[in-house]
Amino acid sequence: MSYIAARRVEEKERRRGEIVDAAERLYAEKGWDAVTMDQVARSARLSRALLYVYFRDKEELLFALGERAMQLQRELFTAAVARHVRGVDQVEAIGRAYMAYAETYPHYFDACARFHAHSMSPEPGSNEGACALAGDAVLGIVVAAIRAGIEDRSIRADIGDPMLVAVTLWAFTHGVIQLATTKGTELARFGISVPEFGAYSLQLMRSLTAPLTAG
Amino acid sequence: MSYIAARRVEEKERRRGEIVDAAERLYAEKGWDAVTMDQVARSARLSRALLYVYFRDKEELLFALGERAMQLQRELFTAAVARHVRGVDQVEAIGRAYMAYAETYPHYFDACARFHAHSMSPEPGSNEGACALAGDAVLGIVVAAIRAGIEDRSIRADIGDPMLVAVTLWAFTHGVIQLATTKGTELARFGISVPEFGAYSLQLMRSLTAPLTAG
DNA sequence: TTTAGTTATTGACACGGTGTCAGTGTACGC
DNA sequence: GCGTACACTGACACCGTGTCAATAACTAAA
Repeated sequence: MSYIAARRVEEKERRRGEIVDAAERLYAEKGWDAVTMDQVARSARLSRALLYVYFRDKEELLFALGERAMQLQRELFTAAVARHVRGVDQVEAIGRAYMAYAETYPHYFDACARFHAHSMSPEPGSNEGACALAGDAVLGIVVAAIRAGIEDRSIRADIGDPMLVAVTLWAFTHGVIQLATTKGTELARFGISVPEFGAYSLQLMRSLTAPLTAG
Repeated sequence: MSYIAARRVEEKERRRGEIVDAAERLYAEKGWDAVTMDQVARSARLSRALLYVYFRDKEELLFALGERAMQLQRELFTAAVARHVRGVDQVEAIGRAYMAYAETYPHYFDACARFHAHSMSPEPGSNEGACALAGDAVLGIVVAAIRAGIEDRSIRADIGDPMLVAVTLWAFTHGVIQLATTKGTELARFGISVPEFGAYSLQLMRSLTAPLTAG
């Protein structure tokens, strides 16, 4: 009675995961806009209509993917932070991790970008909410690193409110990656390679946070 | 014979402009995705099919709007630069102008963002090409301002290749504006107001380019 | 002025995608 | 065995895009 219901829930969750898996495969393959619900259904070997039992609409499915993306991001950033002691280094490590993430999982980055470029309409129960929450957690890591940096004097104390700094650096890095991924070949026309661009922006970010004594 | 053909060309151009006008009105009103070709046709008082004589598809129409957006951007940036003599001030003025632009013409900013977040497939004759060209011109203004700043010593000389700097600052400002426009209310939850965010990022940008002597 | 040819314009269509719903199976609880 | 609740599906309605053959409007030559 009880465990049978539990199994049902479990199976439902597994099925849900399979759907997201299928969607992710297709996403990585051809980009979100080109993915149709029919393809997802086929790939997950169920009928299209059933998708709408698990996800209200295509956007909701995207948000489910977004949550995954943010989850991984959080893990990677946490790991990146753990590898360093000084705040500046942690911040830089996060930037580096973000770039590596975007290169390794372009579709995840795309999902994040889509989420960030979307004004919210917060229905608490939805995937969108979970997505936002995960996003907050990631931002929290950045804030913590900045706080640590100010504390250990590797980041100048007068840089401002850590949250404000975090958001700004976030926008910065995100903008850089977005430009690099979509306009990589165009940049090459100007004699700028993508790695060079990334390295430069990291360097700039570092010089931004450095106290007057350090280079 | 000749002038009659000229009139035709002229009328065709005017009609084209009317279509873009209509599209722009709707764009500003409800966002690009919600705009249908049918609505544009109605608003321009012609049949939907005729739109496809003037524009290959909806995207092509978007690029036509993008060209307009970039055109205006170029004018505003040029004017902003003209109001200052020192390079740093010119760069900051551009940043400020970009923010004002995004606030005054959100749909133009959106069009630019869509363009920049789109990998190119350059068919020379198309609107996409014109759009890219206009974009290059705008970037050129930034590069010139940075060059001027290095020359007049208001920007530190070792900042790097002006083009690289320009692209990076561009990505930065773009990222900031995008975040501010789409996540403005979310930011408020963290106690960050949009103007504050903008002012801070401008300040940061300035400190980035400043030579060691200045604050 | 008629006619032939070119250009502008349209209605109607095919296609593809989304979201919905009544209805069919299927396994569990009795 | 039986009914209820659940997983699941086929078929539908709707909407938006892009195309095309057909028509209207206009121009140039007779």
